[in-house]
Amino acid sequence: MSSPGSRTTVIALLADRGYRLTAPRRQILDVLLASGTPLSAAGIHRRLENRRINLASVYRTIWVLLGLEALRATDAIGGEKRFELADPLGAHHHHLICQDCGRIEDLEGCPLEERVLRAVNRRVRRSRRFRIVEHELRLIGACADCDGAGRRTRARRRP
Amino acid sequence: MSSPGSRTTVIALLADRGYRLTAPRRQILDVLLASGTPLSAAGIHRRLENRRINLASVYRTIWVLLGLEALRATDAIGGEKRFELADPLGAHHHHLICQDCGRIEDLEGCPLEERVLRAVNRRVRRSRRFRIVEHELRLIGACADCDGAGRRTRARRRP
DNA sequence: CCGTAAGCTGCAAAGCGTTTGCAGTATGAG
DNA sequence: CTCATACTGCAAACGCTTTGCAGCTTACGG
Ligand SMILES: [Mn+2]
Ligand SMILES: [Mn+2]
Ligand SMILES: [Zn+2]
Ligand SMILES: [Zn+2]
Repeated sequence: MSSPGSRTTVIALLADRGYRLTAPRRQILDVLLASGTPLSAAGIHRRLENRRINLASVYRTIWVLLGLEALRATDAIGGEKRFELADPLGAHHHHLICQDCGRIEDLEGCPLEERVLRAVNRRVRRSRRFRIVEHELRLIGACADCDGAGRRTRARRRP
Repeated sequence: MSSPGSRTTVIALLADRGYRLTAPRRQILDVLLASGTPLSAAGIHRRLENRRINLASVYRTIWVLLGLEALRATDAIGGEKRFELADPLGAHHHHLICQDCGRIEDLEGCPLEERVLRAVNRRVRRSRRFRIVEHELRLIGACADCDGAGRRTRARRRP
């Protein structure tokens, strides 16, 4: 297997583009592979084995991986930026985001069927002149832990 | 007419909650009413008649209007935060976002029909335990001006 | 293996958008 | 009109992200 999100593929991609495989990059990649949810730069940094790796290097690696299209940026709640390894090929998925705790879960696959997408495309194309390339769907609500009692665990951040 | 996004309604709402109707607030509201697209704090500030109004006041007013639910935050491309007056009642709409110039256009109404939303809800509820409260759909692509030649007018910002 | 060029890293400082403390000003109720 | 107090401009503080730099590493050819 060698989807864009696989360890070997990303490593090959780095070499291919003249990037070097350094310890920080390997560790950051491993953190991303191990995480089941998108992580912020600080989140990645916090999970690194070697705590001597600088936060600046995390940012630089994020930037490199985005350039390789091996990483995908997803806006969490409140504009917080998080990152996750890209899906294989032209695949994509969307997220369930908890309003209260900020937790992000994957929604496997895309619920927008061909039919819907085509309809939107037609509608848009007719009125405005706009070519849709991709889309992003965020389902916002309450996760299992936060539902039930309205015990808002994390105060909603300022805008 | 008195939808949440109407001038009189917002003004009434302010008084109702003990807020004062000040010159900065009135002008900021007018800028938002006049704009056909979501604006950033800086964007609002730039358009203000009275240039002596401080950017801090713009932020404070944004915060107040969000509290009144008269304003809605929409994440533009690259995590840039922008704001627009809320839709009437429980209505909502989504956006077409140009990858190249960052321009944001409204897509009237929501293309996710009942059928789709119910299906998603059922699917989510069965596997995970997650209650969907709202959703956000962003259609990303190229606007009329930027399509055709790939003459990328505004460099893609860092993540 | 080892030497070397250049890519990379840690560190510290700079940037930038956003928030906050404060002292003076303007609003709206009485 | 008067007065209590919400609000404003200003400047400093903040938190996240980026950048300059000097030294360290990696990949590669010999
Ligand atoms: Mn995901
Ligand atoms: Mn809109
Ligand atoms: Zn999709
Ligand atoms: Zn919708």
